[in-house]
Amino acid sequence: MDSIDLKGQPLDLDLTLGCGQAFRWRKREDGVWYGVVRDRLIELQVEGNLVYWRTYPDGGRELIVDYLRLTDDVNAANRWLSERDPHIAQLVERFHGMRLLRQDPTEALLSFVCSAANSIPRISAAIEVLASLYGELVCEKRGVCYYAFPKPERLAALEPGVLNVQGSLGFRGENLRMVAQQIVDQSEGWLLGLRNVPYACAHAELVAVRGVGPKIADCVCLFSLDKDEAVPVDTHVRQLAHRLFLPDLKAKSITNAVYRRVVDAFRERYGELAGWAQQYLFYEDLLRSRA
DNA sequence: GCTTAACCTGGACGC
DNA sequence: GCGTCCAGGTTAAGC
Repeated sequence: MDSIDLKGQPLDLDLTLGCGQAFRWRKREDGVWYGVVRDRLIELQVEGNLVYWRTYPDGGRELIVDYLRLTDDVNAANRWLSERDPHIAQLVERFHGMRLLRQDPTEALLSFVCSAANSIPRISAAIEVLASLYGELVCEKRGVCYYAFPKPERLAALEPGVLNVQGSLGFRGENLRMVAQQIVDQSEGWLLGLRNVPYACAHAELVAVRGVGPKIADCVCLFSLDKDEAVPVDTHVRQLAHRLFLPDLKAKSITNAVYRRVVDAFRERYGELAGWAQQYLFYEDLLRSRA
């Protein structure tokens, strides 16, 4: 395997790839993480201050640097957050090396459409089914075929209702086809172009897509568009915000008003890095709920 | 402007 | 075994 020097920046693959921001990563018994990113199968392992990598087809070094955001100064972000909140400082220590990813925005959008009222294992399973049915073959290794995430053109061209039964997507299947069609209808490079506009503009464009609400839009902003201030508010985040910041937040459902209150609370405390804070707190809550 | 039911499915849980 | 609840939401109708 080739290696990349992390130059003193932390990276923990278990935390980064297993914290629920991406759905296509698995860990082998030998400790190597593998998953399909865009048009390559990637294998990763961290030892000391080096990240060892291999891609199929080869030549994916730049893809890995970009996907893992290896040029970011994570130490500076963690210091800034830790100075603002002692609880976050504890989580930065506890989850040392958890990073945000820079995923492909089209894949992120379509993946999170599958996440509505769903559980992480079922989302992952559904996406693998979709990739094997409609994605292009990336490589074959030890008799196992690996497929890219399906292109929106392919999903949009399917008959209505087909996706509902595949991967047990249920009502999310028709949403997926509908969102894929709207991506196709936009000008080429539209989603990727949202990296170059302010967060508020990107979020507004995303929620204008039918089938995309504020939560999915924030997931896409945070996990694929470099909008580190985005705060996806799901049931976990609502509960932890109630526990930590908003004791009077009694609502059990996430209405628009509740969503805004939670986002404002995060933004007020953690500013431009509210999304990083959200990810630390979300993961803590995820472990708590699994315990 | 806010709340609520409906939308699929399967695992967890209580009885 | 069966019923109920809930899971990384969104939409449209009703108030």
